[in-house]
Amino acid sequence: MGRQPCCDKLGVKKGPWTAEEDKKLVNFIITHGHCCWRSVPKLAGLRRCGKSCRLRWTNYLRPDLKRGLLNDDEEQLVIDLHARLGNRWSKIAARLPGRTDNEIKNHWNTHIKKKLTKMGIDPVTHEPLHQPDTPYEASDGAAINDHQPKDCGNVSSTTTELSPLTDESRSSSESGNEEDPLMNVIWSEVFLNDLSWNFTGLSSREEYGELDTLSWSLDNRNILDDHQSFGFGGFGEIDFNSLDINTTIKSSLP
DNA sequence: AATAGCAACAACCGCAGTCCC
DNA sequence: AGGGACTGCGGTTGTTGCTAT
Repeated sequence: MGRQPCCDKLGVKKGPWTAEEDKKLVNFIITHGHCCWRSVPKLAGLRRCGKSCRLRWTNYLRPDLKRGLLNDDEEQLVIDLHARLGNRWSKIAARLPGRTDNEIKNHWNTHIKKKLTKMGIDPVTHEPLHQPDTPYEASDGAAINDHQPKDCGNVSSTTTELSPLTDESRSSSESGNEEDPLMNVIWSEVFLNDLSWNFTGLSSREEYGELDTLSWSLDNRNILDDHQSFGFGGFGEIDFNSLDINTTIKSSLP
């Protein structure tokens, strides 16, 4: 007897999540938690497989997630950790509060890999690619010494401990991270139990279209402020590592 | 203005590890 | 001890937006 598929392939929706699905999932998890991902979609009224729900929650909907690009501190830490741990993205992510393995993996593949290659460093081994005739130019224009130390410390000589970002570095690193306006909307909708939520019937990107246009900028502060004015202040001050999710969320309610 | 190419990232897939009966 | 169920992880793909031509 073969193993049961993780979900019934028939009738299971795939592809981008809609705002309504997000809301259902968030609603369900804050109410019931996620005892068993396999049963979450059924109980939450979603036509998704449990795996997809788990991924959506951990990579996008979790309230303790930071949004936006990794800043320099975080990027540096990722490089350091990658030099020691290799492609163990979940282990690396565990050292960066508010970041997911998927996010870090994506950032590595799209940004850091190129950056290191450009600097003449093999992104896999963290060793110099070859001995150049002339020093490499770093992306910021600084010349890189062509005799890089063997260890990844070549890239970072500052961060040597396998520890999460300190509060100091974290707070300084958060300067470039705005809260996701969309997430604020979803969460505020969930908390306020606003029945006017109605995105049904639109394709996902279109669904989020208007919200997507709220690109990362200081202007978005107006929107965030609006939500805060409704009594929803976000999760910035909550330590999700030490608190039960249900307790935390409920206690953060106005 | 149109479109081809590229970059970014969300999501899927398959496998491995762990748990539990 | 063995096998099924479930979760988590890492690699890969698909879609969308942006930029250059």
